[in-house]
Amino acid sequence: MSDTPKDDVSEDTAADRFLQQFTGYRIKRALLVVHEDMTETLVPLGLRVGTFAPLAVVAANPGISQTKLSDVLKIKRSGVVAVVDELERIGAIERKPVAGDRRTNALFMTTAGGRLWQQAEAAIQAHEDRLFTDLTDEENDQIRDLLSRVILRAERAKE
Amino acid sequence: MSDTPKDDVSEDTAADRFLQQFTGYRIKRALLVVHEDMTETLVPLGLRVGTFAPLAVVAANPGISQTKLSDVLKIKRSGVVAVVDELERIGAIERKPVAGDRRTNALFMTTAGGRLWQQAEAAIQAHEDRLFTDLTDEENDQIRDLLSRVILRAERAKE
DNA sequence: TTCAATTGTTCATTGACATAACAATTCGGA
DNA sequence: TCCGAATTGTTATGTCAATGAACAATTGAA
Repeated sequence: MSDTPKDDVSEDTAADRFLQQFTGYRIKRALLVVHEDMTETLVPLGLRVGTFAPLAVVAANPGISQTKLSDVLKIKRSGVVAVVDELERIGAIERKPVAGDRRTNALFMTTAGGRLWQQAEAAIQAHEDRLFTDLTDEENDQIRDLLSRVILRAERAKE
Repeated sequence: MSDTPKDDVSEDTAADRFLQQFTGYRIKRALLVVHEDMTETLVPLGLRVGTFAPLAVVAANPGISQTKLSDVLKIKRSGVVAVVDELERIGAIERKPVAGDRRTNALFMTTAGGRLWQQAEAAIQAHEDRLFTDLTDEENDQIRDLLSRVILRAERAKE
């Protein structure tokens, strides 16, 4: 554990330190700052935090169905509809019919969507480099590893 | 070019791994599982994820004002009102007038609130022990340290 | 063939915030 | 001392991300 810096209002940090005995609270606060910076990063591209991940998944999985996307993103199918609507409306992806199953939509990126994704990926990469710049490469690997293990553990325990 | 949706399990984990190249995404997913388990943990106590932290802060800072609470929790004063209303309604804390400043409320825990907080703290401690059981003590220190440094960095950069 | 399951969809709702306006009160400088 | 600025809590309203329930169309299986 590192030394706690106290260059701000000391009362503030005392109350804060107490709360931060809970790892979950730190995760929340970390997500807060990530979310905020990510929003600023994506606005110029016409994307939101909530559309970045779906775009990434479609980019990496051309032809994926909405139900599958729902599984991967761990959001409900009804939520996928809204997000796919939005990405289709801005011309980044499109729904295509699937031969042999008229219920299913296959999702593909448009060429404009491809360009958008390239920019978005680079922008988010830069955003992460910026946010995690205080961590060494090893520490970046560590935090990712530790988070993954927590997630895996919890998701396994759910079944 | 195939219009066939991917439907075997290995594609699932591949899509997943791709997304998780972003640390921010892992933080989000980690918070998701923490939030879920925390909710289940708090329901029997009549608390929510959103009321636990305020209760903790009032417990550790008797007489704190709502504006100060807003600073500590990094939520707006208007949000504090709702949460203090709720905690007051369930009889956990109370607003008291401050001698010398009739604008300000001083927040105190009731005796019932004290008992509730004891239970809640123990329950959340157990919840965290459970969630992070796959990590060694050292790794638990590490993840907390790394998260804090990310938060500190970002919050400093904002001013 | 018929009934159960799957897919995408709509609609209403929730949670956890934020913004903006406001009244009451306090503070600070001329 | 007085008056305008700042602070505190509050209400009302909106946003963002996600959920649950119901539904029609379609497909699969017994």
